Amino acid sequence: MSVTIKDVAKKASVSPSTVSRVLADSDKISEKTKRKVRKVMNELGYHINYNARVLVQKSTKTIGIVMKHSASHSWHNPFFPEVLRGISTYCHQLDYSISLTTGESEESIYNEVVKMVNGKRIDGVIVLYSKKDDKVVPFLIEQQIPFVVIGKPMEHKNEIMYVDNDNVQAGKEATDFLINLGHENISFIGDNPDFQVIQDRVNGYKEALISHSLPCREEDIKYIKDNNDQSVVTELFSKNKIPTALVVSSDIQAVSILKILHEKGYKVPNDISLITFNKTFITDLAMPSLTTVNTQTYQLGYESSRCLIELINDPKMFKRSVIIPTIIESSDSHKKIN
Amino acid sequence: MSVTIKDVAKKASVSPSTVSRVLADSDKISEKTKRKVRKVMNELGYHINYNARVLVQKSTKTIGIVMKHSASHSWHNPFFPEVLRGISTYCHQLDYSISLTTGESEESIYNEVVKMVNGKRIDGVIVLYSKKDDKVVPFLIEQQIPFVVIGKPMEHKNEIMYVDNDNVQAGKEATDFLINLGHENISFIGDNPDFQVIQDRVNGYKEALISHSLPCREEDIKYIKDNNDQSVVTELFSKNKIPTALVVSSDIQAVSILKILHEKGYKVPNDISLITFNKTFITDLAMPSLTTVNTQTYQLGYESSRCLIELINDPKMFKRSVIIPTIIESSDSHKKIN
DNA sequence: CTGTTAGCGCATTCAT
DNA sequence: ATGAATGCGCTAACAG
Repeated sequence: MSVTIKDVAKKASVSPSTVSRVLADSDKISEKTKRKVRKVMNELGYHINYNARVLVQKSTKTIGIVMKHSASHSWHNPFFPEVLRGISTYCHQLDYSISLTTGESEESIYNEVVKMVNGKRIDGVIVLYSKKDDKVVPFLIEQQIPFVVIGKPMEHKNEIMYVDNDNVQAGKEATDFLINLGHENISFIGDNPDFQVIQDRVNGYKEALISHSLPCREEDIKYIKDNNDQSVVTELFSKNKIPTALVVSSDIQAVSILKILHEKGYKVPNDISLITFNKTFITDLAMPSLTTVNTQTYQLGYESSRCLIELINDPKMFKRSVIIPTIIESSDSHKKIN
Repeated sequence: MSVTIKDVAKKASVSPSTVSRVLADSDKISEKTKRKVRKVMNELGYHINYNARVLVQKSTKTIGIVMKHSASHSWHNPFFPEVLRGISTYCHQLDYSISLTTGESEESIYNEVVKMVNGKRIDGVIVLYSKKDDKVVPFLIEQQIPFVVIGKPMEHKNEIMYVDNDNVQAGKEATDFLINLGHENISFIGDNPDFQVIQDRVNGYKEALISHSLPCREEDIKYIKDNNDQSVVTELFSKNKIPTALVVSSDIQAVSILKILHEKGYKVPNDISLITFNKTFITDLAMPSLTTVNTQTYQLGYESSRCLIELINDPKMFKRSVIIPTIIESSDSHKKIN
């Protein structure tokens, strides 16, 4: 079969434990024997068997990533590859592997997470969403396995380490941005309000309106669960007082709204100004290019893996949370009025 | 520490091997003891330690997925989540886990693959691209580890199992589609020609032109490596004979071209017809919606994992390859002329 | 049907 | 600075 430390030991005329120590680069081994052993390793084509190491060290050097279920329409959001890029960059610096959990439904994802954790396949978990009625996070708490949530947890905030933007602030700034351009009739369109991020942005939107003494009406806030659903836009624009600006909770959604507005004969930014969240490749490809709140997705991923690995190495550490700043990036979808 | 089969065995008054057999649901164990043992497992909260099992069975029930390096601009292509969805659906049916390899550069990806394979962390690999001068595939061949490539391999075609569309045929059909609409001056725009998929589609494009006795000129074929680069479009449209139709190698690219055309004052489909490849959420969000060759990405992923797991279970199996059919989906970006 | 024994490949005492 | 012995948690070969 494979070459093991025993084979190396025999050929190098040392004991297996010496070879093991060379692997760990122990300072109790003389440079001379290290060289000798390493030479034999190369000759024999030796490679460590991580599974055996895991069994004795009880650390897998692997983290699990829990995504939304793939039936969710935001599965296609470019957020995902970008956050993954951030996570993997950091993980590979520290020699951690990534195990991906996906599934068609919340239930199947939950089962996979349980299997990962109970089967001891991972040292920790990054949860890529924060959603109400979610069973994964409570399970992770109960199992006392290190984990980090990207997004603000709906519950147990104080026992959970999370990495997030300040989405209330981001929602407020986005709305302020429009208000400062002279807009007074601003609507909000978001996707699934079950996610904390959407609620936060709505709250920021409301704060901005209120702090500028503008009316804040529930009927100006709409949620779209299906991108092909035009009814929301139709509703907003059939009132006698149509909005002059929209805050839209994601760039993909903005593109579909752009299309609906176009079909209805509204011009962006001339008739309607638009500001959106997340900066992805779509932001620039949209016509017109979208003014957006950059949430720095890559950083979100990078920091979350940093936090997680720290937590793995010191499970009793203080559960601090990290807020990644957002940046408004001005482009062509907004306009001053009056 | 954790509950082991020994603990269960002791409490159930059986031997550890009996517990192990219950885990495997061996038919050599009486239903009665199975029930007894399972009851104790529940009471103790026992969960199998996969690492220990891996060590003796030499099967990790994990497959590795090799992506393009994240610096590649196609990293953001929605192809990725979709193919992953297909892969994971099948994998989870058979209880396989997914280990993801990413990296900023080809070199770092290669190193990760080497670590995965040599460290015996995976049973097989799916390579999500096919590129020239790639080191990963030759390494996998040398290591004799089961693997499947999505896309047509550039070399060693006969020793490699791959899942792909017939991209030559797809390129031909796309071009035929435009020719049948009356177009005679058709250009091709593709991204990185280092990938086999682009070359195939170009060849299909050429075949279609030739079979209709239309001129086939190299200067009508352009490659864009940077989406913000307008020069290619400028070149194509500054000739005295501007094209009436374009074959574009991906939907993202089509959207950026749509934007450039719009800025230059060309209307799609009135002035220029467009056909593109891959059907993603972007296809419908584009203005106008894109006529596209659906390459059925989900199926590509699903079949590749099916092939891989078959190969893992029977490494000497015949290395057949699978071709996933493509489907032209007509939308609003094309028009009859004359 | 079930128990006993012997590893899988490595890290880690405890010696020397 | 190095070796010998032991065990991580599980499966499998051999008994019975």
